Amino acid sequence: MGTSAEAAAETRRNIVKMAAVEFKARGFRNVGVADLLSQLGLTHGGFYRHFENKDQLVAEACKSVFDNIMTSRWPKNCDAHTKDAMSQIVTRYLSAKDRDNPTDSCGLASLVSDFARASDDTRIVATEGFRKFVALLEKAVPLNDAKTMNEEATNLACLLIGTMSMAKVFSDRKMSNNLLSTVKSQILTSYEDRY
Amino acid sequence: MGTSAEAAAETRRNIVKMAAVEFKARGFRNVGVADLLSQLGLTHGGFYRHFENKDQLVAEACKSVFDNIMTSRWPKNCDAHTKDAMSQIVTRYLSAKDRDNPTDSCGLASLVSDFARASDDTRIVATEGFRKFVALLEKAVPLNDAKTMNEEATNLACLLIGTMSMAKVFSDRKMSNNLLSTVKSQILTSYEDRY
DNA sequence: TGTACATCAGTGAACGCGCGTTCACTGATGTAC
DNA sequence: TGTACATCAGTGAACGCGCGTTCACTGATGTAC
Repeated sequence: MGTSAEAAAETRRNIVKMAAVEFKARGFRNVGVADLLSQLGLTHGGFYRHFENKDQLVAEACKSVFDNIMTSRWPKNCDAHTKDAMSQIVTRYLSAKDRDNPTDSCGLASLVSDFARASDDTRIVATEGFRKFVALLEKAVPLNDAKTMNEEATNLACLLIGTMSMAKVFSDRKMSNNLLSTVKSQILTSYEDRY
Repeated sequence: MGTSAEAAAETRRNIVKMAAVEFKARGFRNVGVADLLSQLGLTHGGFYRHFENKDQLVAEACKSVFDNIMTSRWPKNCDAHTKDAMSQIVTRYLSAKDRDNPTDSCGLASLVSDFARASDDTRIVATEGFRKFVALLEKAVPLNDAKTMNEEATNLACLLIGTMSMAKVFSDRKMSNNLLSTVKSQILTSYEDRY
């Protein structure tokens, strides 16, 4: 069944990509290696040509989720430190669409509790992901000294993650949507006169 | 091995109590029935005299976690809607001690991601737990019309849950403590002049 | 009060399934000559 | 340019383990007589 080097590399990328989505949707423990590979039309044995073990895939898949957080989430046509940027980010982050779509949904909000029990490697990846998220939010927060901006962004990051995590818990869709829009307007109101 | 009715009832209570702690510490999927029972000096077979299946225990253990949220978390010697109440609640909730102690730690913060994937019964329990937590916070928030107070408490609940969830992710203790105290002071500052 | 009996909490072996991992194998790729 | 060979991605059977659940059983409790 041999394959060229590029094809192999693409298989590897596909595994990571598929894993990222599935893990976000169902958690690390509920997604099996064989399960994942069969979704790509492959058998599970070949997995170990690409990864040492499942833990390594977990860490790598999460890394891939956070790697392009900056480019994929920062709003277009928008200056930093403006009300507009803040509004776009919060609206996007707390959208019902992203909540229901594991591909676009935030890795931290989908997997916080799993991260808390994951391997050291994965927890480091998650910590780095949080830092990146905070860095993103720092650009939306009102201009101020670096420490203040960092603290505000940190606070906002926790609020957004907590809200989206809870929104995924409610089985009642209406209640969940309500939570998202309540928090969203709370945030926007609190920043209203600060730009 | 027969046992009196009270002894049996106590066994049941012990299972629920132990389950609540273990679930919070390790998640639903990582705590086995046999594991749990053996920690109580029992064998796993008897479990099914008390519960239909593991899912039922999960739901019931979570319910027990949220049942006494009001009595166990509301600060003593404290009037409602005061800066003092707010400060005590936030300080308590975001304490490093509670973060590290699965017995006292918040069920929502420990298990959000698990709840999002749990059975309908368990998600309903979690939703109810969130409502109770919000109700608790409503008593700390500055006095205002009901809707505003509810929205503020909802916002605060998400922020607290998100912060504690993230604090459990960081393997670097110092960073985690830092997160807790940063958010805590952000909250207290934002409420400073509102009582 | 004492004895026979039903109840049922708890025991521990067994079953079945899912899953991570291993391994001997196949066959296409691409390199050495 | 053509041929022999090494490499290695992918296959699929197999292994071992954990875990939820079942079941025939034991024996203390407490009730009926």
